[in-house]
Amino acid sequence: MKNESELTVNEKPIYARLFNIKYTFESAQPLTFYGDYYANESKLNYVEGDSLIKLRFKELKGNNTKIMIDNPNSWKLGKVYTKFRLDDDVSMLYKKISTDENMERAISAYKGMRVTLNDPWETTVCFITSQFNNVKRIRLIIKNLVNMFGEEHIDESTGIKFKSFPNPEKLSRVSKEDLLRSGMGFRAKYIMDAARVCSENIDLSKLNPKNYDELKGTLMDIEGVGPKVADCIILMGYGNFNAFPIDVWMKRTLERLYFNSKPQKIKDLYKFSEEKWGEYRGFAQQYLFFYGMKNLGRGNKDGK
DNA sequence: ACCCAGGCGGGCG
DNA sequence: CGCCCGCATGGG
Repeated sequence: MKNESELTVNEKPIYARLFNIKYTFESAQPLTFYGDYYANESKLNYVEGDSLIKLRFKELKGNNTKIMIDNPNSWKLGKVYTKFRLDDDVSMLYKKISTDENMERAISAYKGMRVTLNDPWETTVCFITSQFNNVKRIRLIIKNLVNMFGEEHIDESTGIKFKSFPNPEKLSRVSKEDLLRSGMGFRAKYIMDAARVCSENIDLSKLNPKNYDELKGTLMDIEGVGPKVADCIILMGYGNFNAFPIDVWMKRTLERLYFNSKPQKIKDLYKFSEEKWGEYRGFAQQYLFFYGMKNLGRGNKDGK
């Protein structure tokens, strides 16, 4: 334990306005698929690149949160800002998407929830894994993937051992048989194609995050990446709020809240979201998704 | 036992 | 195009 005079600038806490780690984590975004969140202790450990980031949170008044990095350096400090998009003007975003009382309800219920910004390759693998799957099993498979194929590291300041996410080169060398042992199932061939394409043809880190159409086209060249998975990658791997992923939850939620539970075509829902929330629809999506998941249940009426 | 899960590719009309 | 089907796997 260091005394006060030994504290460096990097060990100063971050005071984040309109930030809530619980909602951010529980809304099932990529960092949650392999990070470890301890809700009762308000702690989160996750791997960023080849580094372990250990965070502690303290909720303050007014939906603000104090974030402390247990094993800090200036690089990690910057990465925490980037991961949780702490520079976003959330008040402005709320104003832009508060177009009706449904959204106002979702915002007030989950105030401080952020759309995290994650590594594009990890996001791609996570959302290929997500198709025709459930969150619990997605997390298990991703965890297996990291444990089986990730590179081992040791965090210098704590001595904790951890593994980083296997890169495309690594996964392209894994046999299908080994990949299946992670529980990947029929998606294994998609992961293999993604790994091959991303290690040989496309450098995901070089794509332009701003160009939605171009991004979507490039991502959909990967086998197993369709419109929905591409939108998830664009939203949570590139931070582009023009993406509005529509999965079974979103479809149900939109139909119930805005169309009197009448089935709608995906195409029409896309258009609806664009007209209603414009260039901030990705941010709106996260609130609707979480709101629907928590409050509307699976049934087709007013489920629980 | 049966149903479903943050969809996608392929095949058909 | 638009529709329909199968798909690995495990938990409720």
